[in-house]
Amino acid sequence: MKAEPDSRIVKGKDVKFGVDDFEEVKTTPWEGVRNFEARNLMQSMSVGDKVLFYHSNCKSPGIAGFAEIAKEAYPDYTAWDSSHPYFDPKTKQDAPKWHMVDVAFKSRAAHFVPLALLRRIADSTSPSLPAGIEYLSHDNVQAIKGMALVTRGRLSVQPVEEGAWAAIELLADRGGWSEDEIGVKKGAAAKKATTKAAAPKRGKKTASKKSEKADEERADEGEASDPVEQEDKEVKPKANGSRKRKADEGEPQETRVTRQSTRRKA
DNA sequence: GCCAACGTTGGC
DNA sequence: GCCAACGTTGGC
Repeated sequence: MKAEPDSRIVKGKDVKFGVDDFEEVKTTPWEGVRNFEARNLMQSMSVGDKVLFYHSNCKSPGIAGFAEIAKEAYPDYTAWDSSHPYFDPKTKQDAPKWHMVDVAFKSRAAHFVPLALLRRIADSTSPSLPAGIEYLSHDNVQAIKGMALVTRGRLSVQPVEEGAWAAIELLADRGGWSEDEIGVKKGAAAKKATTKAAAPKRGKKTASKKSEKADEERADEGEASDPVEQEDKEVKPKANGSRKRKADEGEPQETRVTRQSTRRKA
């Protein structure tokens, strides 16, 4: 699940929410996801499901911590708050379109796992893994190669396979790589504490913010956008052909509208 | 700030 | 249903 650790003002409010903020608030509603695929994923989550906390849209994107689902999906009330950064004018009071889950902070990654490292691993052919992480098994490497984070990046909420989880956990616990070799910029990751707490933001990314729309709905609502985030769009049935994936929405629940076809998500 | 990837919109 | 224009995400 992605969040933005850097300040970004949306509708007059800062949507920043990094691992420091998360550690401070302990548990937070993952509001602001306005992407059907991401939303569907959240609707399929159960209490206790494990979560990788990712820093997005920042100098050093990567996995900063671990968390778990504390409450199953319920309507995202921020969609009805016109003053909220994630307000969605199209969502009707009697028909919640967006949902969120509560996520509880578990721990910080002992070693921040940079996206750059994961990409390096994914691109490497066996013999050329970056120095210092020889402890990764072939399976670990294969699992990383298949991560949605690497193969498609934009979704703010993505599924993580068991193997990938194990590989990330290993990297976070043991570290060993050289940031210089990986080409990481620095900056982010390390900070710690500080911050604010309170109102997180998230979204993001992907979902969060943005995106969204897709499908789903369509029909209904219409949606659109609002200023705030983006979002909007509506969906409509469209389908376009091109692309493939689309969001899919899926369906799950709600969904209203029709969904359409396509799919996506990771 | 640039820009590539990619999804959406909407005309035809 | 195809496809070009356009908007967004988000790494770099």
